[in-house]
Amino acid sequence: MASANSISCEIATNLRTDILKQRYLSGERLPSERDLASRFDASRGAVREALSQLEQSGLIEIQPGGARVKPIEAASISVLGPLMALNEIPDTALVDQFLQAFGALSALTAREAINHASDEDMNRLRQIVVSLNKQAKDFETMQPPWREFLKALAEIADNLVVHLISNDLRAQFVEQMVRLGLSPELRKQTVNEVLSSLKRAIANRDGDLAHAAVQKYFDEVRGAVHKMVDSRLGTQRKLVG
Amino acid sequence: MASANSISCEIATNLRTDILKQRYLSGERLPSERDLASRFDASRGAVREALSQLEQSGLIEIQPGGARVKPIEAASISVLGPLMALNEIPDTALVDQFLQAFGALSALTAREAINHASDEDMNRLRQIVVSLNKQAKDFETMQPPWREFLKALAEIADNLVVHLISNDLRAQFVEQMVRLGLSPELRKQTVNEVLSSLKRAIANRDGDLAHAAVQKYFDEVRGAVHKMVDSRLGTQRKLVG
DNA sequence: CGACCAATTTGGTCTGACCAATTTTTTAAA
DNA sequence: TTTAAAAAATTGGTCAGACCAAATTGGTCG
Repeated sequence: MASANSISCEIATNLRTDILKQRYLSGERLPSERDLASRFDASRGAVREALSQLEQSGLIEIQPGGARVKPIEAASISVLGPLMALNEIPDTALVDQFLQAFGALSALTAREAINHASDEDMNRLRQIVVSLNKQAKDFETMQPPWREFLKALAEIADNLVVHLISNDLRAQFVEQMVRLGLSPELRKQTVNEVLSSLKRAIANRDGDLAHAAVQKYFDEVRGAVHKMVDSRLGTQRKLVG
Repeated sequence: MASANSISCEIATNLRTDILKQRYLSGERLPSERDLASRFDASRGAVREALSQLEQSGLIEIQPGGARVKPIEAASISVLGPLMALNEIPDTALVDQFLQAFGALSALTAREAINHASDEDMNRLRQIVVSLNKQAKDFETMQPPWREFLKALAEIADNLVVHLISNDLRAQFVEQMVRLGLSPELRKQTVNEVLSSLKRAIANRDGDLAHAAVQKYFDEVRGAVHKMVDSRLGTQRKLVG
């Protein structure tokens, strides 16, 4: 955004953090543009660009008379990333919610893709599933081909709405997930069940089965992430205590 | 955004339309800020604010040297509204995709809400379903209490991620739907089935059943919207031909 | 206490300027 | 003639100072 290292971007990041950390409460008025400009030692133009960004992400509302902070529930997806980046340890509940939403949309994509795929598409999917099967059944190893699988499904399903939502979710979360350095331990049994379901779904053009399989995979990831975070918090407590 | 009638907003709307109508192709360079300023008879500052908006919605990428148009698949949800507003008759496929995505998320919300609702919550839901049952079973009449129902579910489920996505979807689509003046004819039989399923789901705390019921309702709406648009196109053809 | 009016503040916009980075063009060398 | 280097023009990023209209504020009067 505007070079990512630009002053306006830095101001926006600062204010965004302040708002998300509730240093400015909902409904409260933000300092005036001139005020902010002098605080950040910047020009009014830079401040205006920053405020414009915050407004578009639904965090504030600019009106003649002053800019007001809006409740976070009124914001847009673009605040999720900054929200997760707030704490060193990302909010477990938020990660879970993300996986739930992303899982539901991916499952939907899978059903529609399988139901409308051409024979050519089916072959492509079959191959990816085969390569998934050949690999070790741990999260990290599976991740690349699994992403390719989801990408293929998305291309086949060709649902722009879901695609754009997924874009935003990915943009907001992926880097946070990476920051977590997560390696949730999936149960091989479950993964195998998912893969064989997918195989059958492709063979029989069973969209509903594909839907269920993808859903099951995401639920497994959710569970594994939970366990992982729990154990991590456990060690942290030990270290602290 | 920035007063909605501000010059910068107008410039952004103009450019956005041009990009979405592919008057600027993906990868192409936009005219320089100074150039745009003179074209729109505005100051560079106003143009910069407009470009900043477009960049945040993922339509363009600003770099020293020039701003480039990005492919629409890389954009964010905020382009869906303008995209639908492009043609007089909204794109049927897009409406369908929206209903699919929104339906999936609503169904997810329903399941989580029912699974985690307190007794108090349950009572509230029960009441809304009762009021839904009392009403005529056509789309428009049902709409207000149905929305209240979805809102209640969202509050109970308390999933910020889904909430924010739904925000964006609503913001992008509702006015377009209204513009359509839609009154899809739902089949009473199906609506009754949905409502009785919801009643049972609440009574038995059956999240999966609630999920299925909500899904079914949205599917019914999708089908009805399709029929409606088809018939409308039919009459249009008659009028034209 | 509440209604009204002036002074101040605030956002929206414009002009014109400077810098650094990237283009593009020109020039010089191979 | 082709290629590589250097100079010029263009472009985004930023700043300062100014003006207007709308909103806020504070004081005054009923």
